[in-house]
Amino acid sequence: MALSQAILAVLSQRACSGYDLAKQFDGSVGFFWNASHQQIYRELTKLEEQGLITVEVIHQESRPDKKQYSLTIGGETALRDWILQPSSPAPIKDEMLVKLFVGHLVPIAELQTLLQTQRQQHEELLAIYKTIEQQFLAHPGELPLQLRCQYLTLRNGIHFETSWLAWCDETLTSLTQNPTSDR
Amino acid sequence: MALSQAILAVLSQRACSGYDLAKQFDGSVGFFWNASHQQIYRELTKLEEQGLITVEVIHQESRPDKKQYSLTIGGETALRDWILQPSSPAPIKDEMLVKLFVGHLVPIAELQTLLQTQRQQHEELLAIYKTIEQQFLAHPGELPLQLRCQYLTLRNGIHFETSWLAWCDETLTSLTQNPTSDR
DNA sequence: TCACGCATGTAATCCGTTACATGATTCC
DNA sequence: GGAATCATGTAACGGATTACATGCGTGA
Repeated sequence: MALSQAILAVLSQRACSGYDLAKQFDGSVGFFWNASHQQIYRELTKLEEQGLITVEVIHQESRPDKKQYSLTIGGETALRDWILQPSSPAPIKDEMLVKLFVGHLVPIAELQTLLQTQRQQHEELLAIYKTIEQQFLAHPGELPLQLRCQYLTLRNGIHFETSWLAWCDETLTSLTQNPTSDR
Repeated sequence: MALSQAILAVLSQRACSGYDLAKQFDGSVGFFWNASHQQIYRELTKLEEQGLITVEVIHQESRPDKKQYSLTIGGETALRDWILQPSSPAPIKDEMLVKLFVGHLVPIAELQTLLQTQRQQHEELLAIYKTIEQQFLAHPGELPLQLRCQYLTLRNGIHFETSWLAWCDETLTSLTQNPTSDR
């Protein structure tokens, strides 16, 4: 699976401890591939065994020591090779859609409340993405390729959340029309 | 997890065998919650143990016998209760975005090829959704609530794929501009 | 003193994937 | 004769989630 590659991807940008990685996977990369700290620590052990990363224990005053991981040449090659493999569209797994699919089983008002709550959460995500976007846009001149790649993944989130909001509105409108036509 | 609820959702619409369910989860419900036949059979056993569904063995001439599952009262109640629980936005797990995030590690032409392949696959999905949409639109008069709920989940897919295509185009354009500015 | 941030892990359970396994009928 | 469809499962493995577990330093 791609968790290992996602870790290699982060490490290709800078050497990190497990703790640092866990933070990255809760924001930035986490916006499109999330992972808990337990998963990350386990995966780091495996990747080291495979020789794709190396550890260096860093002693810190007034802080616990940390293990800093970095890519080996083999790790970087493995990452590049993986990027070049074709990938299929990510399957969607969305609880809200399962609920709406059989939404007629609950009162429409309840359905509308659920959708409104979802809408608000997606709105908050969009706001976060747009704040981060401002930091990219503040960059003087054209973005260098590495940053531009990151920016484009963020744009995907913005597109996604924007279209989700549009769908929510369309759906709420549809559920408002003739709300009791067949109950 | 929601696999059990997704199964209850399908069974709430009509009694099904494991085989029938597997087909539903490969299309229709499968567009937003997929599952393999192995998962389904395992889950059916559990749901029956919990008393949320019942089996009836149906003998068929010139076909293997089949086990037809249907919701019990308890199952329907459990489903309704689950629908009413609030749910958080589904996490995104998209390999392509991980790849693009570190896309600067491979030649831009390769990145563009990857994106074009993805674009095409999303286009095909959109075409499928639009074909199904036509069947809903052919329905005379207003759609009854149950069908409308299904239609609205399909609309979500249409919104999603459309915005994905727009993002792909934006991204391909961005990668075409100054393609060698910093390599 | 209490909560939070830094830092690392184990254990149990559950979910998901891949491979293996069988057997009848129908259509080409 | 061979492939596809109907129909059901087991087994092994790997990925993900939840809970448990520890311990220091800083700042309110």
